[in-house]
Amino acid sequence: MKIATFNINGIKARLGALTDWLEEARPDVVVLQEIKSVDEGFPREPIEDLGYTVETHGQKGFNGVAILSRLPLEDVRRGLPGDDSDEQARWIEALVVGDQTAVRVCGLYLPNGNPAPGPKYDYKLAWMERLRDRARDLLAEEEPAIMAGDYNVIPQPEDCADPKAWADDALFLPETRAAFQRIVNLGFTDALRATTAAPETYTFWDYQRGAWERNNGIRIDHLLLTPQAADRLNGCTIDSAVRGREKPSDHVPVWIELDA
DNA sequence: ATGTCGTAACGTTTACGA
Repeated sequence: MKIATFNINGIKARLGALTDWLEEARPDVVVLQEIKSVDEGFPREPIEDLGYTVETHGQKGFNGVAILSRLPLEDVRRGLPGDDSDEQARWIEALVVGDQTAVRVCGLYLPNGNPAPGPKYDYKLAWMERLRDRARDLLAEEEPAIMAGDYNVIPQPEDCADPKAWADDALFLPETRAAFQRIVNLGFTDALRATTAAPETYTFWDYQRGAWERNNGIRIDHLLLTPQAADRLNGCTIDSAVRGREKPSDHVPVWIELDA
């Protein structure tokens, strides 16, 4: 089972880039972030025509997540539990029924948090606390599950080309990294780090200052696996070349292959 | 060089979020 995460930075501007990539990569499941669309405005048909079921959790203008799947979906849930007053669309999950086993796939768009300190950073840290609660519940199920998406967290200095430039940024502050590590430490496997020692494995390059051409990137799109999913992990790939195409997102797809 | 995008809106341009 091939499962991908892709922050597309606006579905209306990225539909062609997305369908091109779906046709060539043929992932079984994709979690999307920053669809920047309400559910009714999401262009379902061109994606359904490629064989995908489309489940969205959108809002006007910003944020928004989705799951695309060629395999049957059950138990689709929208919104991260823990705060009924939170109206930002940043979480969607579903049970994907594979040939060998079912896998719970969670797609997330963790708050950016800048500027820090401030209310946006407070919201980021509070959201990460709620994520930890959901993560703990997933582990308790003792089933294959993954939490994939744009975490807006640079876990370690080696996850960015220029650590000094990110020192005061909400994506790299010690408190951010500690909160991410606390989640991983519950018992999750970072799929990329578990399968490759390659340096300079970035997933995002800013549109500004020729970041892509200079490989001035950061690794912020992650797939975290429960032990039961990690036991089935066959590899993890960053489709970096997508960043060099026409009208690219500033993120690229990251995907794993599971025996499932 | 506060440098690029995508989206929304009292839209031919500005504000916001990233």
